[in-house]
Amino acid sequence: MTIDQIINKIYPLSEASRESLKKHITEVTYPKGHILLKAKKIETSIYFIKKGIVRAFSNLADNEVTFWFGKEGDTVISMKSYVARKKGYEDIELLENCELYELKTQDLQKLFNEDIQIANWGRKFAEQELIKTEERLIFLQFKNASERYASLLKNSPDLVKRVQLRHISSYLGITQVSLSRIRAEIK
Amino acid sequence: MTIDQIINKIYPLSEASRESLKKHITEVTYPKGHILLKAKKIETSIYFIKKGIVRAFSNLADNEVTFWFGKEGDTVISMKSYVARKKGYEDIELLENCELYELKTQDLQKLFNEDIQIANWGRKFAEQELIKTEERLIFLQFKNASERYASLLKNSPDLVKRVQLRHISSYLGITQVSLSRIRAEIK
DNA sequence: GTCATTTTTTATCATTTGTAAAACGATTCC
DNA sequence: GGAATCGTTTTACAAATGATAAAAAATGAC
Repeated sequence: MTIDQIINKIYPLSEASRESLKKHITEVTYPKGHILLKAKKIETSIYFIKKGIVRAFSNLADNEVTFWFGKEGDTVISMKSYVARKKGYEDIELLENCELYELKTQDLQKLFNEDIQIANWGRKFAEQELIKTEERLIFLQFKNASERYASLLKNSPDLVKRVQLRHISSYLGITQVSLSRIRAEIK
Repeated sequence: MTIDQIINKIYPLSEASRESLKKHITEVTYPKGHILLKAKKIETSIYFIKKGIVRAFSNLADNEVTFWFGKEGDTVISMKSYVARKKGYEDIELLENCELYELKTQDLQKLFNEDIQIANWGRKFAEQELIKTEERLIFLQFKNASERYASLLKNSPDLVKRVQLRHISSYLGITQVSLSRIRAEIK
């Protein structure tokens, strides 16, 4: 996915505004297994995924819980760092070799105060992430484990193929054993 | 809570920008039990709560699920209507007689394109709601029912007092029977 | 290909949570 | 005051999920 596609998918910008945004974006690659963002740090960059798949997880008590997946076109961000300049709760791990677009939070913040189009682009970004998070919250609260898995399978079949099932089960809020049972039933 | 306090809590505006925002805000009151926003409609207003408490719920299958509470200083909004101009998933019911500040979405959208401060105010609003939703999502996924109740009791003791327990249990993602069991254990 | 390691599935039992119905308490209505 | 209604708790039982261990399958290194 090109950076122009990613930018315009969030909110179409004029050529001028898009260029001034792109001026601050660089391309980087990291190997599978790399930890892109760390829970214990206040992160200063956000990333857009050109190619690859990543997960966000927290270390709770003894076991880690995956609560988000990102793939091509998605934005990798520590919301806590970005919004409140506080340490986030998530580590971001690359589950494949990844090609990413990097943008410094500080540069973006500056643009928010200079360019009304980019300010509205930032608004739209937050709004869209909010909708996604809200939908997932409602799903987690309303549906049981089988329904959640069935829905994931329907809406993101590639995810289930590309990602280890232990991460999927964690994402669904159940144990790996439970997920296995559910998968066995469906067959 | 005054409207100036509510506006500035989200993101401090200059007097000029705040005034142009306030020009579009009116005060309304509705009685307990009133349905402020409807799931089946594309809503055209958002509200700020001056006084009172409200809940958002969805009718799923046969039983309704409460997934959000709002009180003094909170914003009542159908995110789907606001962001995507689509029908939301929630009804909003007033749990007490309420005093509200009303703002037409259309007026706000217009201001977003005219005033960079207000555009950034809208961005900050979405970002803050996003953080809240993300925290709740993580809580729902990471913590068990007792921990979630304990946390609610700690962080919003007034809520537990002001709201019926059947709504609280629904909000926690458990049955009323389970909540009763949890409450019995704590004593 | 073979071996070692990791991941997933299966089986068993314990625990948690849900369902349904009854009991209790508080409030409202006549 | 008494009957009816609503909200909450309790009880008994059923279903779902978790914990643990072990087997099977898949993956990766050499």
